[in-house]
Amino acid sequence: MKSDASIVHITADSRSKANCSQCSLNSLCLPLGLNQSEIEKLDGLVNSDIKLKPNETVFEQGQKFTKLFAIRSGVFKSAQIDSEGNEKILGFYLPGELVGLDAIHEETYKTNVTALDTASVCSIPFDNLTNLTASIPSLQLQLLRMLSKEINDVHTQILNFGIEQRLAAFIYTLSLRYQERGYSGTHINLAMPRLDIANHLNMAPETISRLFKRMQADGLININRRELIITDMQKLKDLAGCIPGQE
Amino acid sequence: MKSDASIVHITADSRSKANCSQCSLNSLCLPLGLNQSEIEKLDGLVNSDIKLKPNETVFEQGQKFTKLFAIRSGVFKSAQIDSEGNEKILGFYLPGELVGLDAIHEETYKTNVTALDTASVCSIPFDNLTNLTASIPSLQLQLLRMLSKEINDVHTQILNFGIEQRLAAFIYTLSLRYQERGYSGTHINLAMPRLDIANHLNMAPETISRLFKRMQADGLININRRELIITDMQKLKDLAGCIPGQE
DNA sequence: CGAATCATTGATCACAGTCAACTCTAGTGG
DNA sequence: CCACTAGAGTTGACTGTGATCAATGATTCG
Repeated sequence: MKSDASIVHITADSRSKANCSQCSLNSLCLPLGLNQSEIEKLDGLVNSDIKLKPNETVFEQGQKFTKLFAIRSGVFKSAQIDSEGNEKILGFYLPGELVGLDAIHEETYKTNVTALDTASVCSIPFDNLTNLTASIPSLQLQLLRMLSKEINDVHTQILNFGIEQRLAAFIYTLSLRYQERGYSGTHINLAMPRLDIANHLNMAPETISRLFKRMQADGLININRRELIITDMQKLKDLAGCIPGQE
Repeated sequence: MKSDASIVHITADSRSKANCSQCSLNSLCLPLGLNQSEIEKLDGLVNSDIKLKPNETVFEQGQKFTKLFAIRSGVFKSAQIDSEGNEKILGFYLPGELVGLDAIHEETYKTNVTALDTASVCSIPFDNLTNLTASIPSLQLQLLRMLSKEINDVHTQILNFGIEQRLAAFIYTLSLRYQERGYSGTHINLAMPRLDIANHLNMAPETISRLFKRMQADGLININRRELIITDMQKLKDLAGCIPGQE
């Protein structure tokens, strides 16, 4: 809505340690690795602070693609509706992550991206962004990296066979992502209902319940409704099995 | 499908073959949309015609990423080995497709890419490529599109629930990809054994057999070992359910 | 030809989905 | 403040689907 001074994730002088204060370090952040003047250029084309209420969409499947969106606060789900009207949840997005990358290919948003709670995003016009990347090599590289990471992430989802492994991997990667962003990696408030988790992992919500129960009995986690506490990260990781990028 | 060359085929004159001698037409092709002199620059950094025998790898999981590879001939599988040594096949690649995109993020190849039969690829040093994309906007865009498409493709894999749907979708998309490349979309010689298909689709090879049998009984296909003939494309598509990018 | 690999077919069984009932919590309004 | 409701989550009993085990059939290659 407005373009005030400090945008995407960066206030210039707090960059010192990590390059990207807002989404605190990590390789997911677009402005990572840029210098001050480059960041200002990037800021110039970002429209920050679009507020969303629970259940509002950032964009919808089939709309023409013009902008990427960076999540500032809140949690989002990304879902596709098939020919029979069934919703399939492809993933969840946390603050600092970029949505809309899968829309570049055909210039059409491929999913509905919906806020799970009150949230805010900033928009980045794609044309302007690609103009800018042409003159800032490290920005181009970072954008490519983020697309590449998205491929990796989806691959990771595919890797897990058993239901327990799938759920464990889901929780574990969620924990990692929160940690990377400076939140607690052990005390997590699940933003999404069981039904959404079940949908995303291709399981019945009842199964989720039973698995949570078992994992709690095994001392891995402590869960009460949406409040999740990871009590044994190592065991959880082992159970999750194949997580990429580690070791 | 091809009748609307609108989206990707930017300023399409008669360039399909002309532009991309290596991998013949289609929107997956890197040099698409370039002019003659730009193509020459791109050619300058491509090391073409690396031959591979069946079972040889293009690169292996864990190796340092330096190059992308474009498939010239043959079929490849991309697989990840987990901590217990199990192989999981993430996808198959046909001529004209680009492999290694998921390695950009951490500058490490994340999978083993293996030739299923005798095959050939060309290598594209990534650093040189990104240097070039900075001065050729349409090349940059095309690269981003290809990454974005890969995200879409992987999403598509996740979408299908039932086993029959999964297998149908697998065959159907395979058919589409062959078609796009000028091969027959109905007469397909499967390059991979049942075991690989089963692995990739998370099913038992016996189940694949039974499903093929059923689909044949239903008049969708005709299959004998590796020889697959699609006899009712529409029904197959319907069965496959949610395929993106169509309609 | 036999050996080896790949594919098919049949019989059995376990795991996870479905159905149904119940509990808990938050929100509403008298 | 309590009663009531609606929605989410949990629990239990049952069932069906697809994996597993085991044997047979087809194809290629030395």
